[in-house]
Order: sequence, then structure tokens, then C-alpha cells
Amino acid sequence: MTTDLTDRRQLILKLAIQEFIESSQPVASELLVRKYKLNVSPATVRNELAVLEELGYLTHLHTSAGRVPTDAGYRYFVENLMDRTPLSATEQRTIRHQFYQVRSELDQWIQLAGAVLARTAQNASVVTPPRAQQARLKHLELISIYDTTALMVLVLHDGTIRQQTLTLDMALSQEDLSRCASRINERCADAPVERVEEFLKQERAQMPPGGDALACQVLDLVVKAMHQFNEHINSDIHSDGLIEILSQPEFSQVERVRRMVEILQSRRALGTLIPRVLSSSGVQVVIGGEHSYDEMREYSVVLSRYGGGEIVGVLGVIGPTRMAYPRAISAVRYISAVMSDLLAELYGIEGASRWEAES
Amino acid sequence: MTTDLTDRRQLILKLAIQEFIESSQPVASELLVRKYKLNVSPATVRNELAVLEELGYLTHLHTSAGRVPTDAGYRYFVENLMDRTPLSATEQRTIRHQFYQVRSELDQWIQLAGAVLARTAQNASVVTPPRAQQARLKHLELISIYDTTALMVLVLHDGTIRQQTLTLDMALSQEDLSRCASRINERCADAPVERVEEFLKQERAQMPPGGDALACQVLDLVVKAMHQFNEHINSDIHSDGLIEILSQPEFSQVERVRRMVEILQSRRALGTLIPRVLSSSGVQVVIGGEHSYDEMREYSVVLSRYGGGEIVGVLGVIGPTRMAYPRAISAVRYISAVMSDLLAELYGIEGASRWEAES
DNA sequence: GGCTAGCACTCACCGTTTGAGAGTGCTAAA
DNA sequence: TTTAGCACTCTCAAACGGTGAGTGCTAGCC
Repeated sequence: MTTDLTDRRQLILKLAIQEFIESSQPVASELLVRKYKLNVSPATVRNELAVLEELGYLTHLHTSAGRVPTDAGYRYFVENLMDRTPLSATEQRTIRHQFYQVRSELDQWIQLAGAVLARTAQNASVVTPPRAQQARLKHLELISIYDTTALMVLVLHDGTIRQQTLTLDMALSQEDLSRCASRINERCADAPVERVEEFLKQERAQMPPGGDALACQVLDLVVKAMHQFNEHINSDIHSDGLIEILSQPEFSQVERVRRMVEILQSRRALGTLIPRVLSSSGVQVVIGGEHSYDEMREYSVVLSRYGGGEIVGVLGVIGPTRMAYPRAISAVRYISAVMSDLLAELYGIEGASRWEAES
Repeated sequence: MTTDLTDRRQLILKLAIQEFIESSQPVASELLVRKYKLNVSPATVRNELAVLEELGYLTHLHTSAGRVPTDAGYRYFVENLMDRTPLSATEQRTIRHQFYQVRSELDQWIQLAGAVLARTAQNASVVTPPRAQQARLKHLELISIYDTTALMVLVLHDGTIRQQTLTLDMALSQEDLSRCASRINERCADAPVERVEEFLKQERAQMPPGGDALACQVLDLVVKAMHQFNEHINSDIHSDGLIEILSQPEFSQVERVRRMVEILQSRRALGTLIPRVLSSSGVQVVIGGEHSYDEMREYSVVLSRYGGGEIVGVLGVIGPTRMAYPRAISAVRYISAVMSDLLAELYGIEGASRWEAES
């Protein structure tokens, strides 16, 4: 679907969609003429609108109601018509400043990204923490809590932390635990799960039968945790901005709100989008009926990967198809750039700040 | 306000409130007679209802509408009239089983507690993680990430984990970092923030001027983190169950939903309740206008402390004043008992399972 | 051929009316 | 003290009609 429309039709389609996004009211021919000083009569605009409807970019709820964009209309708008203005310099500065302030607290990035994204794009937001595809063990720590209980803290090379408590077969001192931990650390530095498993096998094969019982117990947990990490790429989707979308007119019936809440917390639909976004670069837009899940028919998402090299995450915006796409896209693009920069700084990956130039 | 009502008035008040909680419709005199086979005529019940209204336990939206409980009515109901039946044995077993399955993953407790509480009580839920009042350093770990960046993992004695990245003045090897960490660990084992501060002061006073630069940098962060921990007892309130309350008729207007979402995420009103609950035992119920914040006038909360000894948390239910109090209270009581048991098991505190007997 | 004025036609929306139904409060009698 | 009876109040839903917004079509104009 290329630019097969006359200039005037493009203009009218663009104005109609912009107008509808802004007002959420079906847009009428006369309004367009009056508001945008078109040098033609309403009747002419009506004819053009009829053509655009014919082509599938607009619809009608009933005769004598204004035009409303279809999913195809939004798609055409996003691809060909939309103004691609970045966030204002002031906004960029404010956002970057906010991230700068929490830059040493990794887990606050996520929260901040969600909040800023939601507020900037006036929609709900989703963010996944930055992570590697495959876990590699960075550091293991065993901390004695009480007699036979201990805390295991697992740090993966992408900064992910997993904590788990374990019940020991017998009371062990902190020294025993530390000795075990450092043995594993030495042996499994930077190891992917396969190598940890191998070590576990060796350990089990040793004398006394079953080898070092504690090491086996711990390694077993480590292996499980790493497998879980590898298999559940989408388990950790944070969302925010419910309050933002509640003020949108499409959520004036609670039933709609309920469906949105379900989408945000079920992760079904969102989870399946993530892999796709991870394996592509740039901002991805999925509009209404383009989703593979029916419950998403009324919603659009704007997603982008962030990070670089091995360590990546996804962030984006979700809202009704009547979404301020230009703004949402700019926000997603800019915030993913900021997050990429932060990550690059941390891991010494060469700057993703090529984004910066673009905005 | 003691039991100053005749038996019949108590019965009628109890039935009226139960009926309203169940149906959310104003309750009429005739309905009570018919449904509960009272051996009096509707007119008699009307007279009694009029008295109860006089006493402030019930109201009227307008003539010719049924009766609706007031906050005082609910209060009287909760104190004197309510059936205190615990959760069914099956339900108890199911819940305990679910917790048992995630018992080694501390951070999943919170999530599970929130979900189970919300589902069981059919309302929104709030849960704070178990924590000590005062931080004591359990273990510090420094992990080299890249040239001049490192990850600091702080474990407090209550199992709380804080992670933070730090930028080093110069590139240091993992060995350097580990040496520094273990020096601090040795010196500050089980130390409250004051002792860490003291150590930092000593360190700074040493030669070379400023002492061990890395140690100072790290200790500074540790002190900050511990102070923050001590000062923000309420910062970490998880909530769940929005979906549950969306099906309640009081949330049929989105405006109500918005206010609830704001309450859940602002933490203002909830945060101020927490200290009060922490310093008292048993289940606390705050009904509508009894709240000190106006925005809570239409809502009730049922809260309980859980845990024991030094390490405690709060969990509870929040919903419209028309809440199924008996069920909410049973759920809060039981789940706090389960969480207390789990914590006791972990930290070897003598069983809080006295709760168990009660249910 | 494209544009436009004019006009009939179609709906949604709003305020009003009306009737029915639910439930109370009061009164008078058992 | 209880109750039957009844008038009265108020909500709710349906029906109605008028209004206004906006279209689609047609015929004439440039």
C-alpha cells in the first residue's frame, strides 16, 4: 500500500485522523474546511471522504455521523502521513535528568521508564528489565540465616539477581557456606547453564556417594533458576499508566477498563509480541486488528527494543487504536535511547547514542 | 457503643447488613420478612428499622427506598453481630499448599499473598514485604561488571536485598573488589547503620588522606542505603486485585475506579495506616469515615501484621465499605498466619501458629 | 470534468411525559 | 405491641417528539 493517493486526499486523510485522535469525535466535512481553512467547499471534502472510505481508510458508524479512521487508515497514517517530530528539547532534558538521578539503581530504571513513558505518551506503558537471552553465572553467595536455613543470592552476568532460601540437611556455619560458594564461583565463573550442569554431574559422581551434599543441593537450585531464566523471557513485564488511560473517553465503561487490566496482567498478548520486538530494531507499531489476539482488536501498541549487544529489554506504550501515534512513537524512541545509553555506560558497550542524533 | 439493642433489633440489623452486603441493593422490610421467615409483619420490621435508623446504624437515600447501613452500622456489625467463621478447611489447605510451593522464593510470597488475598476476599489487596524496623548489614558483595563499573549487592539481616551500580575512580580487578568487600563484611557483621558510619569515619581518617578510596565510596553508599531503608518503612506497598473490585457494582463509574487506583498507587492513606498496624496485633478494621483521609471515606480496609519478633510485614484488603467483612477478616487472619509460619520456619522464631488454633 | 449550492434524508441525542412498581410512614384498630 | 390498610414519595424504564448534526445526491456552474 504505497502512496497511491492524490495530495489532496492525503491531506484530508491526515487532517481527519489527526482531528479524530485529538477530539475522539467522528469528524465532519465542514469542521475540516472551517478549522483548517481548506479552499474547497464541504461538499468537495465529502466526496473525497467518500473515496477514502471506499479505499478502506475511514468508516462511518451510520449515515449522518462523521468519519472515523479504520485500522488501515491508522496504518497509512503511521507509515506515510504522520509528522515525525521528536520530543521537545526541554522534555528530552527533563527525562534524561530523571534517569540520570537514579542511574545507579537498576531496578528503579524500570519503574521510572514505565512512569515517564506513560505520562509522556498519555497511555499505559509496559517495560521489561534489561536481560541476556542466555543466563551466565556471575556470582553466587550463600548466607546463613539461621541453624538450617540459608539465603542463596544468585547474580547473573547481566545484573539479574535471584534470591532463594534453602533448607539445609544439617546446621552449617557461615564459613562452610562461604567455602562452598567460592568453590562454585571459581569453577563456574561466567558459565552458562550447561557448564553448571556438568559441574553438578561431576560433583554427584564423587565420593562420598553423592559428593558434596551442600554443593549438589545448591547447584541443583542454580541450574533450576538458570533454566527458568532462559525459558521465561517474558515473565517479567512491568506495566504502569493505568491512571492515564482511565481519562481517555474509550474507557468510560468499566467493562473496557476491565479488559485493559486483564490484558496488562495476563501478559498473554504482550508476551508474544516481545520476542518479535527483541529480534528487530527500531520502533514497532501494531494497530488494532493487526494483533494476533482478538482481545487486542481495539488496542494499539508501540514497542521498541532497548539496550545493545547481549543485554536487551523492551519498552512501549499500549492504548486505544485512537492513540497519539506521533507522540507515542517519539516517546518510545527517545526513552529507549536513554535506557540504551545508560546500559552502554554500565557495560561499556559502544554508545547506542546514535539515537540521539535522530531526535 | 455496647450491646444496647434488643435481641430482635440486633437480629434485624444483622440481617439487613448481611443482605445489603450480598445484594448491594437497599433492603426493604418485606424482603427481610419473606427471605428470613421472621414471625412478624413487614410493618413491625419497618418500625424496628426506623429505630435503628434513629440510632444511626442505617440510612435512607430517600423515602421509599430500602435501608442502607451507615459506617456506624458496619462498625456495630463487625464488633457485635458478625459470624466469625474461618475459611473452610479445603480453602485453608489450598492456600497453605500454594504458599508451600513457593516457600523458598521470598519475593514470590508477596505476589502470592496479594493474589490469594484479593481472590479470597473479592477485593483489592495490599501487602508489604517482611522487614526489620532497623537495618543491620548481613553481607556485602562487590561484583565487577566492566572496567570502571561494578555492582554492589547489599543483603540485610532480614533478607532484604538492595542492588546498586557504582562507577569506580579507576579500573579495579574482581580481586580488589572482593578484598574490599570482605574487609567490610568482617568489620560490619550484623552492624546497624551507626556502626557502619563509625567505620566509614575511621576509614576516612586514615592515611593516605581519605583512607581506602574504594572502601569509603562503598561504605558511603551502604550508609545511604541503610538510612533510606530505616526511614522509608512504607515505601514498598504491593497491591493487587484491581480486577476483583472492578466487578463490584460500586465501581460501575470510571471515576470511582480512578479514585481507587489513585489510592492504591499514591500510598498516602495506606502508608499512614501501616505503622499503626505494625504496632498492634490482631486484625484491624477501618471503616469509611473512620479514616483520617477524606479520599478514603467510601472505603474500608482490613489489615493485619504478620511475622514475629523483629521481622514483620503488613497485609490486608481494601474495598468499598459494603465489604464482606467476615470473609475479608478470615482471609486476612488466615493468610497472615500462614506467612507468619513461613517466616518462623525461616528465621527459627517460635511458631506464630497459635493463629492456626483460632481458625 | 471537477466543484459547489441546495436539499432531502437519516440518525443520535435530549428533555419531557407517563405509568408502573417498590417501599415507606402513618393511622387506626386488634 | 403488633398489624392491616392506605396514601404518598420517589425511582426507573419506556415512549415520544423535536432538534441538530451531518451525510448523500442531484443539478447546475465554471
